[in-house]
Amino acid sequence: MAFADPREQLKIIKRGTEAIIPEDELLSKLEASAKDNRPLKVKAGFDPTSPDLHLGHGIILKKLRDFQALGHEVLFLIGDFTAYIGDPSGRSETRPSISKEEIIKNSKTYERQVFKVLDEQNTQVLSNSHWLSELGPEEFMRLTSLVNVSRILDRDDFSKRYKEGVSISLREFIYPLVQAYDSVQMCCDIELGGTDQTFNILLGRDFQRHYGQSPQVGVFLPILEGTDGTKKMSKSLGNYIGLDESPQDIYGKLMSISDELMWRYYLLLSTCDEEEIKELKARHPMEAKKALASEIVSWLHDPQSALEATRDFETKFSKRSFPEDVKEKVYSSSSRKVVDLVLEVSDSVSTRGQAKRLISQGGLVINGEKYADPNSVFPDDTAFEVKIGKKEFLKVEIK
RNA sequence: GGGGAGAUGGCUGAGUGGACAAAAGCAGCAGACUGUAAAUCUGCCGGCGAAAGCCUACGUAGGUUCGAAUCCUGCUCUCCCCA
Repeated sequence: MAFADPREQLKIIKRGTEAIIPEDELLSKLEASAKDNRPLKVKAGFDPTSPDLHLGHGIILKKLRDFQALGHEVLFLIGDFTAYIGDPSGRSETRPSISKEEIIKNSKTYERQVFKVLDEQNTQVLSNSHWLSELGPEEFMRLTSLVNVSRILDRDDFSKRYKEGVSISLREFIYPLVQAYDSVQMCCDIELGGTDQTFNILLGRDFQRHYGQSPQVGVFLPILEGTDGTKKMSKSLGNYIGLDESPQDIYGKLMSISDELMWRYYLLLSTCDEEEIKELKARHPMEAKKALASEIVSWLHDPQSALEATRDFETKFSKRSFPEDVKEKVYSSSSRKVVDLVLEVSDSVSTRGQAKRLISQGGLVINGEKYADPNSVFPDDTAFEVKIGKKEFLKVEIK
């Protein structure tokens, strides 16, 4: 296929990025690619350290998708080996170690979830254990001689830990080398990552140079704040929105972010340009937020789901009535106490104490009526509508 | 290799023999208010129990004691200083 004008391409690539290092090299790579009619190899690696991908990864995937649309070759790297080492980037302490089984399991879900965003036909999925587990001590030693300790210690995350006396394991020190070596193995032209990947990605350039390759260009994307609005989005902090979540959940979670954060999300996750965002700012924040939620649900699911999620949200929260389309549960225990019902049927309540607390604080509504005593008995009926807390709506059938 | 300090609930961090299921703050949950926003206010916030209470928990394994988060010993891990 023919490539678009390199400058046009650059413009598309640049949108939403935090930095491109070095930008002029990117342009010359694009020019060379157009001239030789050869797609560029674009790498982005994710370590399978968590069971699900979220919107934070989504930003990077989205950019990869841009490259795909421009006709370049996307190499999606699953860091199944590097996950084991644990990336120290941006960390204030050592990552908890993760088992091989977990890594394998997570890798599988990653492979599935990336295609919510990427075009499956034009994506190569690779795993770095492939070459890294083959890497012998000799070669490895050669890598270590390419890097100076003081340079690694210059990094903000390490220097902070070092000064504060927080432990740094040698293993973490090694991490950047391994990631950089991946780029050599993959002969990358471009590597994408969050700004916290700066050191790792730039080290890849040094390594490639050493191995006689032309160094990759780093394309850096902003780090997305989680739904709490302050910390980096991550599963372990519980402030994430998963790519694989249901339309209702994605929509609901987006509606609950602060107005301030919404604009940040607009900038990083929507397709709106600054002009459009400016117009949206003039509207009621809730309307703008709904538009954002719809856009993202359409992106990760489809427009129809977005419509349904909107309707669902409006019924539940704007009209405060019971939605039609809710999860159905069967309750078959012999107890007629409402505590037992909640405990069994709810996904968010896991202990009896929690159930009792929630009920006595007024968080349980059955068929429109509040049940504030955990030991009260629910109506003698075969099915009813149950609302648990603010967000959980269920239809429960009694057997 | 030598010397010193330390490990407390999801996190930060008080507690140095009984009043400790463990202060305080953060996070979380529920309610009120709303735009399920933010902010604010109120309550809850180890498990089981209607309750009395019982069980589990202050790195880990033992020990001393009527009684241990608190004292002693081994072990694991972390930090600091010296080499």
